[in-house]
Amino acid sequence: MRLPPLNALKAFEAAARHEGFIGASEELHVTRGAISRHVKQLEEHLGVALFIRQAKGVRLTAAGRELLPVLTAAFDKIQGECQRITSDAATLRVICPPATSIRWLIPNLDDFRTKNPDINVRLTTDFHSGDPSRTAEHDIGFSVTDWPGNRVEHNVETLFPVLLTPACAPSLLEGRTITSPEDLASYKMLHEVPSRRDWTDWIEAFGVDNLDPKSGEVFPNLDMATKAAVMGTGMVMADIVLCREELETGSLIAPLPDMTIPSPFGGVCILGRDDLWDEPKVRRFREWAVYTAAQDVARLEAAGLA
Amino acid sequence: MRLPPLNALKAFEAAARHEGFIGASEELHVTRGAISRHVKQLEEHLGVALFIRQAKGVRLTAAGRELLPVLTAAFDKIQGECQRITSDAATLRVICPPATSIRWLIPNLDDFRTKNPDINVRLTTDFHSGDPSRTAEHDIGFSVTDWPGNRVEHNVETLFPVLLTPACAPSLLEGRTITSPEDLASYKMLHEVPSRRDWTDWIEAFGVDNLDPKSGEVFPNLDMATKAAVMGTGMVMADIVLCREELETGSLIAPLPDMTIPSPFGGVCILGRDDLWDEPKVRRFREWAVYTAAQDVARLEAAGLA
DNA sequence: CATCAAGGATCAGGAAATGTAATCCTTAGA
DNA sequence: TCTAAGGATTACATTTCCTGATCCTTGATG
Repeated sequence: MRLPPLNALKAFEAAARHEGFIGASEELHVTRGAISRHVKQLEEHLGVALFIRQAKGVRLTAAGRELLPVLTAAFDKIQGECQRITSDAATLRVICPPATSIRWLIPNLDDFRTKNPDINVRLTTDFHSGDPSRTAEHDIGFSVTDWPGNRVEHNVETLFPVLLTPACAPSLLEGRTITSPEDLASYKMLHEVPSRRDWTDWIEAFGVDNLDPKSGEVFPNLDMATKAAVMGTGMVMADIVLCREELETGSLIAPLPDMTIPSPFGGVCILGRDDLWDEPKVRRFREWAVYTAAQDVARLEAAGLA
Repeated sequence: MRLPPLNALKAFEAAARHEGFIGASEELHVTRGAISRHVKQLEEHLGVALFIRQAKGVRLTAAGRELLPVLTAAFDKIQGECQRITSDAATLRVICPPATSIRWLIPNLDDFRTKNPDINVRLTTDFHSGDPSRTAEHDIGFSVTDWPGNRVEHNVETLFPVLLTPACAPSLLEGRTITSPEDLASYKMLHEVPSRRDWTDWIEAFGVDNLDPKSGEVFPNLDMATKAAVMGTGMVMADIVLCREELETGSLIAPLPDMTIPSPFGGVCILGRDDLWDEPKVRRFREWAVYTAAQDVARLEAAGLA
């Protein structure tokens, strides 16, 4: 036998649950007559009476009593799964390293949420090194292009180059003139990574003799090093994008703005699994991130900082 | 969220199962376009792509792969239950005592089956004494109205009175004239029940002196006693309805057709549970049984045997 | 006992959903 | 380059479905 008309099944299920056609008609937003017809159609299809019609309302027959729980369970299962799938599709799970989170993503996320109110962003602030076991739990991740553990099997899109140049609080520059790297000798160096490669690479790139990268203080991440620099502790190797706000507001000043090096780890990028890359929610986030990053870079260029 | 359009779900389920819209369109007897539209509608409702469209056919997305088994299971459950209910509704489980079965129901059942080809009759030949635990397994039962264990809580409909009168093979009447009960003295009595109440009651009813009900042979049921009578073994206390065939064909003859008594157990009746009594299959069987029994009685009356 | 009122059945007509048939589009494979 | 498979699209036809009015039955009420 063929499956009965599904809408008739739904109408019967509601009517049986409400023990009356009026209740069902309200639940399904139709008239009594529609329910009555549906039930009749189903009864004809099955060749079995499902309700005993009485003056006041209806009562289920044995057959109806057997059918109801099966239908209710089936519809509930379907509805539950559909709900899960939809809400899943509306949730974007993002993973982003701490500094990028604090200095770029979080400040910008309100903009994304405003522009995409139907996407529910769930941010995990942690490192994402292209580890597949990690990506299974996330739809998209932020990383740097040349991170050692980075896999090429993922889709990667560069957001902005990480360009490093020394920067410090304006108070540290008062009464000083800095025109060459050698003029930085008297400043304390603030390192954002234990390897100190930020300063090492910069010193090497410009062949500075009088700076010792082993000196100075080490912070666990760029954010803390930057905050320390703002407080006047010393000279940080600032990422001109991630430190855009400080550079724009003047709480940090780059005395040698033309002397930048690309970060040894490459630029900031987003990456994700092939099968999720073109999902609407992922695509919208990607496009937003690329656009927003480009805006940031453009603003810095306009300000002569890049 | 509201339950998605059920027909769209069905179309998706078929398409996913067939891994293509053409297969689904054949299964559901519609065109590709209809499937395409349904799937699109469902995807829009859920806000999730369920298929990845490629040049050759479609592939399920992660969401689609999760949804499919839920739908398939739900539809299978529904279909299975509907099938069970329909086939159940088309099966009439009848219980009928042996003699009534062999001498009345079974010979007539072909007529019922011809007139009701959509009802699948399942006959159990056994006693039905109104025992509720028995009726749970049967839709309708045959019994006698005054059976000791008979319950009144069931619906009961009398089919025909059981009228008893002595009968024997024609050969036993050759050269004899029987005008009064006393003329039966030289015949062997055939009893259909161990209590011998058939003959006892008849002898008592007509005040016969020269007949001893304790004599003669006892059979387990009317059918065997009747067969013995046809073979010329003796005189059986024949039920004029259940022995109709023999009486009509002349293989048994009732020498005193006006001297009948009602059976001590009452007439043959059908009975059944309240909640099943008016079910179509039960009603049709009842109406057929009443009509057929009335026909039998009428034929006997026309033949002057009742 | 007449009258409600509740609740289901029914029906004509119109709206909405669904299906069709033809055509288009994309791409794997010859 | 061409072909064919298979999905997308769209205008139009058909079927289904719903509505709103009215009818019918019956338990309750004064």
